[in-house]
Amino acid sequence: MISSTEMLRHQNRAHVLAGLRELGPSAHTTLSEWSGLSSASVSSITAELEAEGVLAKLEHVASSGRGRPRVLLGPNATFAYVAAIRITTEAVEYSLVNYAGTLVDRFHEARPAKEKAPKHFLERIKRCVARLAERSGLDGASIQLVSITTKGVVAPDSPTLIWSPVFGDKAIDFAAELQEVTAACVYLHNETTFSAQAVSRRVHRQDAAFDNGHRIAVLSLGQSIGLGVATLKSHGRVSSFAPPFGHMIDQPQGSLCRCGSNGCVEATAGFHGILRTAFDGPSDTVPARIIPLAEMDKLAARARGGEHSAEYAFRCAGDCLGLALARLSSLLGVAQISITGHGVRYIDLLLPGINRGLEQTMQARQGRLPQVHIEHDETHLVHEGSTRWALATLDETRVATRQLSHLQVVG
Amino acid sequence: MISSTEMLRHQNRAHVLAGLRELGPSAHTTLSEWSGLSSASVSSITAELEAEGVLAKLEHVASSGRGRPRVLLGPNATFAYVAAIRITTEAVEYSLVNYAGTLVDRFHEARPAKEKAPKHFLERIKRCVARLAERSGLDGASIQLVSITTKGVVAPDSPTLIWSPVFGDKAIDFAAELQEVTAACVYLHNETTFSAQAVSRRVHRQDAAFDNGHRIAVLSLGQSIGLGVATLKSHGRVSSFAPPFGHMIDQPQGSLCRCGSNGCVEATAGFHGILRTAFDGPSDTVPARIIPLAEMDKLAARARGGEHSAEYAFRCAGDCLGLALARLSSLLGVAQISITGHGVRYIDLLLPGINRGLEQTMQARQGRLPQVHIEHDETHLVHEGSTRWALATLDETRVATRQLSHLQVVG
DNA sequence: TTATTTTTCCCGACAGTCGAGATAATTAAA
DNA sequence: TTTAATTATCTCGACTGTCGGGAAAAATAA
Repeated sequence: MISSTEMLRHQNRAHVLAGLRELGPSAHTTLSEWSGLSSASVSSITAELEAEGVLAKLEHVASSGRGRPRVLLGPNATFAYVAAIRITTEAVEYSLVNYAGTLVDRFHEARPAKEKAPKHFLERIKRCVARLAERSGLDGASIQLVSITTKGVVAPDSPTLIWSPVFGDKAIDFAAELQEVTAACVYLHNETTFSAQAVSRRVHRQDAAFDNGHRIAVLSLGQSIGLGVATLKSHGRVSSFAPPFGHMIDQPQGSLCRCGSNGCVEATAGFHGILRTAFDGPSDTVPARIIPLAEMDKLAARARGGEHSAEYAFRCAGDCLGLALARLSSLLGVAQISITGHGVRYIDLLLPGINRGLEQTMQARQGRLPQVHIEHDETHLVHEGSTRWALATLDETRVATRQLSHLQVVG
Repeated sequence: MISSTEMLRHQNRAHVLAGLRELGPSAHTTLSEWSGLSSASVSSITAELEAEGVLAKLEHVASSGRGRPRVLLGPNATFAYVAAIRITTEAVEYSLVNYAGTLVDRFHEARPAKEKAPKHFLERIKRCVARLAERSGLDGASIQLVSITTKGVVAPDSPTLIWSPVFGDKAIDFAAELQEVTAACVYLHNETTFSAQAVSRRVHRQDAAFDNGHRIAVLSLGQSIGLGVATLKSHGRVSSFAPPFGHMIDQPQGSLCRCGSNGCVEATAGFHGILRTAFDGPSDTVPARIIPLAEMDKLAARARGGEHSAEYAFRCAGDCLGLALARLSSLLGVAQISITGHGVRYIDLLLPGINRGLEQTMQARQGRLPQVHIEHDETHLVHEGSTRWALATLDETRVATRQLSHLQVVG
């Protein structure tokens, strides 16, 4: 990576855009203070971005005190759009967000119960992406970036799904497929990546003690077990990844998991795992793909009523999670663990085990026990994280570098 | 982080210095090609560095072919020095390396068998650091950086030892202590951090397939269990860290470990763990601090001879390591695992278990089984890694940024 | 209407990179 | 021995970007 003055400008453009995302619409002076750039530099950069149509002056704000009132600058909402697609086991959700970060359109489509081949699934997604643009009257080039979230294992640095609960080991290259219907850049991430980012950002804002280097893990409990780890960087930026935590080995010769291996965390602590333990099901059979929530609720009620087999199943799940989180925490040094997903409704049954596990770590002995929090709205976390990341990435990779096709450069 | 032209120059200076470290002494043109900088920029930068005394023209090399022969440029050996200190359970080793990377002096000092308080230990280290400078006739300011390696857990971004096999939870701040005898920057890392870097760099050179994003883990087997993970970045750079792998929980209510927790990996797979399993020692007693190698050798011989209890102990250790490595690999996606340390002499007894563990991962099912290699010379890896890192850090943080006290700038 | 305060813009100084051409050092051939 | 060819390095002018300081603009209080 060599450094030229051109790249210098790109970095400072990106920095100004990042400031605008972090602070919301702000004045010249605020941006200068936040970024550390001189007033003159901010002026030149914002003027340039305004000429390109990236930024727009907002209507004047009621002046607070004497002196010339500030002129707020913000992202030009119609400059570009990003699509956020969330694939869950039951449905696919499509959201369109404008450059200012406001939700413009949203709809979802249920997935057929028994769909084993990716072909029709992809066809439907392609149709829906086209529909997303049409419904808002946008032409093909307006959507600049598509951020897809899913469960399962995603290849690093390539929008390819390597393993998923529904399609198993059948790899799917979303970029190749979606290139047929859009010119946008396509990205694919495990959804917990973004839950972790969203939680991380919020914690950073509320608690100044959480800064550079702190790690937060978000655990998603449900049909499957997901986990994202976010690391805070300087200036409120955050990087994250989603290891296949649910398929880390818990017990060497344990029960068969949906992934084809034995003894995964998910095989004990996923919904199907809990059910199997409760009903003492055969350990060499692949469990049902989806367990209805109602059935889990019934089981939980019985556990709370003191029924042994049900209570035992949840206890096993909790212990398994606690141990797995302890191992994760040993390896990565996590300062906080947030738990989310449909499974949080059974958290009273799981938490004792989770705490037992965490307390066994060396970290705990040294007084650095990770805090455990509950997050009820996973959907919101994922959407927030995904769109914020999408806009930030658009800013950094295309807008700051002037690589965006439809920049209207003036003079 | 704002970008100014000043910082631009610093980055490019650092880049040129990195090229020189990567390529060895090289000519103007080679550097320009490697770095991507224009010939003019390289010229201006190298001229500057030469005037500052950082670089020096090497004696002419036998010309290969027609044309003007190349003038090789290399680090000026006497420009600065770094000290590499390796703390092991038995001794402390001191090395002095000049700016060109050549070993200038080396000696070591055994540690007294029973030393529980850090005070005298630190006093001895301070004396030896002073001695290291004296013996080579250097004044205090010549040693610019001290890189200390140890076993145990080190605080991130601060030269503080948080836990060590010898001093337990007594925290030691090396920077504060060493400031009394030297003005140099003091850094502290777990030694496996550098083993991992050294292996990673070598693999990168030999196999072009290993590039950006690939991860290598180095497992050190001995009295304790250490592990370092290195990630390859662009341009041959490498980042690494050393999680407390040996104290990750293996079995929830397992045997007591030296660290005070129960069921750590080390409590089963460290030398003391193997010995305890073989002799069926009590699980609630802290094992001996150091097991003589001769005793382990005897045990291994008996295991190879087919004796059940000995064979069982090594098998347990192997399985434990395999499982722990499988978990690590799930969470971090490791492409290669190198095993080193005194324990490699028992690798024939451990390897089957290690492989059994790794084969159970989802990665293995997908054909991405981490390769297992053996590295016999751990001392060399650590020294190589430590000094290379020290010089690179000196280049980046002090030389490139012109922060070095004794730069002799010429108009 | 005037003074005050705050924001924004403009200009010159300085620093860094790049491309192209000039210069230097050596070998091969005449 | 001389000359041409080849290759490496250095120098110069053009361009771009940042920074500081000061001037201009816009709103409010007196």
